[in-house]
Amino acid sequence: MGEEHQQTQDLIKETAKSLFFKKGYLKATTQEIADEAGVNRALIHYYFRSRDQLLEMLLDESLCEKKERVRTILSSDLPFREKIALYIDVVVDYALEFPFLEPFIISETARNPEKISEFCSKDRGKSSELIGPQLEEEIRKKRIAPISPEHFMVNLSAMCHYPLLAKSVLKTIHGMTEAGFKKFLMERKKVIYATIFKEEMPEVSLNSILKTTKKN
Amino acid sequence: MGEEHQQTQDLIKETAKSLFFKKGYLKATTQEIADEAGVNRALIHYYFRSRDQLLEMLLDESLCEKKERVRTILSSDLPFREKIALYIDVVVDYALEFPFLEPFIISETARNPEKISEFCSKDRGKSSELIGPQLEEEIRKKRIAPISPEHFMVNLSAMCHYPLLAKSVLKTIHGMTEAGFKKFLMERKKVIYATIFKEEMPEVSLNSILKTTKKN
Amino acid sequence: MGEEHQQTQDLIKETAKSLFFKKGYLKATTQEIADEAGVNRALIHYYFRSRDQLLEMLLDESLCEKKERVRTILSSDLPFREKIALYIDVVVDYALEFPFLEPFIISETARNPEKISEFCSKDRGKSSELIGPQLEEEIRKKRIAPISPEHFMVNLSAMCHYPLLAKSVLKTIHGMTEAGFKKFLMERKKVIYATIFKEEMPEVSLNSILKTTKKN
Amino acid sequence: MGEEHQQTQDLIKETAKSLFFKKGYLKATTQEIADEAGVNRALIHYYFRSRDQLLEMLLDESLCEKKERVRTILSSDLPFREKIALYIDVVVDYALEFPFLEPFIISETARNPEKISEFCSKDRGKSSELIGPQLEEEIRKKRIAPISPEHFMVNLSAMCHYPLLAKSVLKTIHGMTEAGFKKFLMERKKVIYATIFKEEMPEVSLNSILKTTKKN
DNA sequence: TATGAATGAGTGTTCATTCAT
DNA sequence: GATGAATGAACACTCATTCAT
Repeated sequence: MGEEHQQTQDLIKETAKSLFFKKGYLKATTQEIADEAGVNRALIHYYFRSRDQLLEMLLDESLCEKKERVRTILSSDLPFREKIALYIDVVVDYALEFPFLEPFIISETARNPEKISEFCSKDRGKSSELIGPQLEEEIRKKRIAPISPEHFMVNLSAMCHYPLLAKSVLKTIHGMTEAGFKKFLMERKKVIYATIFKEEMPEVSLNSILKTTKKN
Repeated sequence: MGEEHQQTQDLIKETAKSLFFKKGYLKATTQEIADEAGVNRALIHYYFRSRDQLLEMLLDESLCEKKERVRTILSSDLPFREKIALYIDVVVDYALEFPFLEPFIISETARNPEKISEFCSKDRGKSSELIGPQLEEEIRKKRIAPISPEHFMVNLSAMCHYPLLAKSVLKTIHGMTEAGFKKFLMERKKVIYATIFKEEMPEVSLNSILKTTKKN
Repeated sequence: MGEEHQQTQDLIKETAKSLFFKKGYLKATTQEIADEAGVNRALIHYYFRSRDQLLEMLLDESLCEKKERVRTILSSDLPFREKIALYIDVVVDYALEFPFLEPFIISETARNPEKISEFCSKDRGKSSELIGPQLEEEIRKKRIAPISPEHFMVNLSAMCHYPLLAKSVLKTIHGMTEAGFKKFLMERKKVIYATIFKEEMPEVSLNSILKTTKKN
Repeated sequence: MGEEHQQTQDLIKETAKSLFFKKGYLKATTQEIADEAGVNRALIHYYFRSRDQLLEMLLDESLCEKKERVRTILSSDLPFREKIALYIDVVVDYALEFPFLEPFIISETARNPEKISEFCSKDRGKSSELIGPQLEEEIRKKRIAPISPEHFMVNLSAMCHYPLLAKSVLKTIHGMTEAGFKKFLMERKKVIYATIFKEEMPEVSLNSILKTTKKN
């Protein structure tokens, strides 16, 4: 019985998520969401009470999922470079799927700094703290140039997110096709790694986290 | 008489520019712009026909100015590393002044890829082409790890722009004060340079472009 | 089976009646009625077809009941002054129970004078006609100042209903507590009688109607 | 220049006032007000920001005006009976003009007792206090039966207001025409006076307040 | 008998825009 | 050159109502 309920509700959620975070149509109207989902506009209010609450729920879910993925990697027992390689892999892939999630939070918090708690409250550990000890170790061993964990993470984050945000501009400037851009993005994973470590990126997969034992 | 005309028009432009690109209030209403400028709402339409055309004009001018600055540097006779140092300096400073210009273009072009020509049409040379030869030379001399000009410029751009966009989030996550964030940003200029070149950033100033002779 | 049917239907009716005429929440939503009654919103339409029809039915029943009570008194064999004393007693008590019934009809019929027939159709005798002969007799005997039956009944009705309608305003203006207002209302029964007859109100009860024989 | 402004604003105000307090259409929509006034719906918000603020302003103005009229009479130097005669005259006339003002406040305050301060705050003197001393004097002189000032004023108020509220019902019950009802109302002024004082109402006019000297 | 899902019409409100002056 | 008045189109949201089960 509640089956249809869940089905339609999920349909609306996925549609809105797609409009908001995939297509970047952050101003999407309830009407547009409804049309895209093929349902009546009032149904959105029936399930989510208001456009704002729908948006908030979507943000909440998406952010939690992303943070969970990142945390799993950074707090694992993997050696530093594998960790970073995995981080790049996961973050770029996530940004590829939802290229407008990050910029949305950014522009939202820029304008309403008081809302930032909503987005960051569920954070249980700063990524800079999670990689701090290992980064120091690397620096001490002279395997990487001295850099603070904060700057390190910002560099990483910037190089992962930015090109996806600027997709259209980059495609136009460099005359890329859609396929060309995809290729460019895939190259980037290695480029980012190389820019940071001055060496080739190792092959890693998420599975390695599970079978890993402390090697570092 | 035409004097007042120009004066009021400029006032509106500067006010809107500030609201849009400095304060990030992209949804600013014609009423709000008018109030902030202390003029009548209808005047905005009198001078710029529509809110959209005002916005477009502002974008055009801001982008042209920024691109001109960058082009001046990249097409100068400076040695490669000084060029890049200057580029970082200018771009970070510009982003500091108008932190919402770049993200605005990004979200706008993402939604209306057809509008991109408007923003890029006046571009006479891609930055990647401008630094291409010198970058190749650096790579050949093994002074930098192999990288395509496109990836090089995207890295540079990303590391310059991203932290400013994410200002609020970064401040919150790392518990920074406004002063602390300012310091962090100033550090970044050197960090970016160091991340790319693995050496300290030289002292350069825009003036050096004018008095420079080929040293490289 | 039909039992539950009747039970639920009555539950909805009583709930709505309370919301509408006791609590004065005339704008009560179908949802609110349903919530208050602890049933599904659609049930209201199942039993009463529409919100309007439910409201109409409630009005009809409430008015009929009230009119029946009044008619019983006025068409009884009681002497005039006892009749009026009983009338005051019953009407004030009824207004105490459903303080919003009367004002609702007033504002409703003001807007839709055509609907008035619905509310009055079942009236078999005007109250002014019922007391007419006895009033004339009183006047003839100079026991009351000359007045038409219509004005007499309007005066009576007004003095009975008005203070209950204006409850909040009166409480505020005269700084009464809830208890003080109750006391004020009880006093009113006697005040009204005294204002009309210039003598103290006799002790009467509804029972007296049944056991009464023509004393007048 | 501001002429048109004031004209249209007044037009809207008068139209709304008429719909609300004359025709008793308390639920009147912004659309309906606009249609009735022959203006655009948005203009109502242009002038009054919101429907609520328009309504509040109307209430404020109407109540102040009415209270001022009443206060002028009750605090004058007129002898008691002339005062009351004038009061009846003015209140009935006002109720004739805006028959739904009083019931509106009543139903509004009944539902939201916290709002009562809005309606009653501007009251500088209770009417019961204003007539208190004179009423006592009358009672002492045995010219009127003992009654508290509160009950006296409530009786007065009730008999003045009620018949207008119940207009439609009364017209129907007694089969009156519009003209007949008007006549009935005019009679009421004298009836109310006679009910209270057991004597004929004197001829008084508002002007008498001005030329009056203390006669009492 | 009873209900969750879904809808259409309507609400107040905002805003960019135009018009008359 | 500049403005107050006025408008139309859109928006989020609510509600009584219907439908399929």
